[in-house]
Amino acid sequence: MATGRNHRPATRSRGIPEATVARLPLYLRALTALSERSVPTVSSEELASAAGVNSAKLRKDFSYLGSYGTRGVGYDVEYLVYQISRELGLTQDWPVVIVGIGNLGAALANYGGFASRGFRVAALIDADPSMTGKQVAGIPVQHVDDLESIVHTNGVSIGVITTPGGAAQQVCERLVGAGVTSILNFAPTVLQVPEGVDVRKVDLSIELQILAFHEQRKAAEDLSRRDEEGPRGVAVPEGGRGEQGGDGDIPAVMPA
Amino acid sequence: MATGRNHRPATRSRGIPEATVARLPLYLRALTALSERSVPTVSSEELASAAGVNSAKLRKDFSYLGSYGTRGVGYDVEYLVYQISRELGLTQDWPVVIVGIGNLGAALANYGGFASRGFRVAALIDADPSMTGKQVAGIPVQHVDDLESIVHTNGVSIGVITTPGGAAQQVCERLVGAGVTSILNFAPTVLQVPEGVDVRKVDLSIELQILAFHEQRKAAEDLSRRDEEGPRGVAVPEGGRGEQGGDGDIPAVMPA
DNA sequence: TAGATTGTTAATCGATTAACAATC
DNA sequence: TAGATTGTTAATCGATTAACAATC
Repeated sequence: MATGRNHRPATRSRGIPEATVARLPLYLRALTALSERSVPTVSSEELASAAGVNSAKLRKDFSYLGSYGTRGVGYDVEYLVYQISRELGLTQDWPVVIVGIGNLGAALANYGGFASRGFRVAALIDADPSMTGKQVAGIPVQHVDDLESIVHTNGVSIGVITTPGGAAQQVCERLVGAGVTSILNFAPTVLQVPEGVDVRKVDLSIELQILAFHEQRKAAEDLSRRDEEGPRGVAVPEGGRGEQGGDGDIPAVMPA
Repeated sequence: MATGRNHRPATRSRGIPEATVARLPLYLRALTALSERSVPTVSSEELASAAGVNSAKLRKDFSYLGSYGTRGVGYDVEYLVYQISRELGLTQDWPVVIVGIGNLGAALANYGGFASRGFRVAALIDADPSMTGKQVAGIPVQHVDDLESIVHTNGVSIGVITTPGGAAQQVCERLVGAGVTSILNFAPTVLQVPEGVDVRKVDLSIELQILAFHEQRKAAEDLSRRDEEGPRGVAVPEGGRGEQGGDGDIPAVMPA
């Protein structure tokens, strides 16, 4: 679990399982696409297919939010978009700061998917004085010396760390000290945070290592299948589509 | 689950639970740090703390690999590094291609954490002719027209997609057609792939939305606590450290 | 009414964890 | 031998899923 609060069951938040919370953004994205195509209603089967999950799981997930569907008909797309957005807290404005404006920090600053979901890049922060004042994605880079005042001035509660690993813990402590209570960590470091601070880690290298494990397994299986079935024992794709994205317990990974 | 193969229980690979596989890279990173400090042995308690997990979980995870520890002593760091690397398939060379050399693709190309773990950026591919021939991270960008030959020539089995969402499915199909069987997808699209192809998705926007959900919940709790306990009901950090990274079922997120 | 689809139940499955016997 | 720590058991917990009654 990524939450640091232990005074309540860590896996439930207002009765909604953590696994369900992690899927709500997937549903929201699929619903947004339907909304843009002016589709008025959608069944659990259709929406589940678009989101890449099982329809029973989707209905169970929605049941935690309330009874927003109509039997025999399906779900009203606009209404569901609103309800999920509200549940996720996306109907309010979330100013975020990005600390560490290297390649990755710049990529995130340029990412267009923030604004539409209530996130606003309030400031970019870097330790390199020669970066100060430069514009990235139209936003001026500020020096890390001013971190605390930037957080206070903008009412920031979410911080994104894209520094090298060695600087991450110190940056984290300054962010937390200034009042940030949620951190998205791209640095290859396990951050130590006080109770009440949530950390999520994204780590590309870990994702690749998990892929390598399965890739290796496939090679081993193909070899053993050849042994079992004789030469030319090649697996035939059957057109199935596996679920994607969040494997139950996937730590994401990241840059050094 | 991110695996697309259904002919075996999706959650087990050679008897190792998916949740365990997802944690092996975390252990490996912590062990590598110990190795660099020339620490000869480590206990499950120490290593678990460094990796940010429960020590019982760590011992259970290692038990799937074999009995590599010594009771009363702990684990030999170097030996464990080797065993986990081997299990993950990191003792072999994995050429990868990155398709879509925008901000994010460039950030990944520059990422230093690949080579040390057996991954090698074999080629960078982009659809923009004006990018062709330019060097990014010392690697020349090649045109997407040559995708198939690039994959064949380099024996690539892992592809990274950092294109806009609209191009991702097509790129995916070309990669798969050329023989790629593992895909790390940063595009905001649920990819349809044939059986036997693994897809993992990293999506920054989803991670932020999950943080926003918890952030909103904290605000709501603080309000209700103030109601229950009267004014000044402020939570006191107790110095606990929650586990980070892979929440059981976390889809990772990404750029548009 | 007949057909469709939700919301929920209950069974199953996998993951987590404390506890402790085994053993270095 | 005494102390330390692993490897494993068993209990618990949470997540998934098929099935179907409820109901539009």
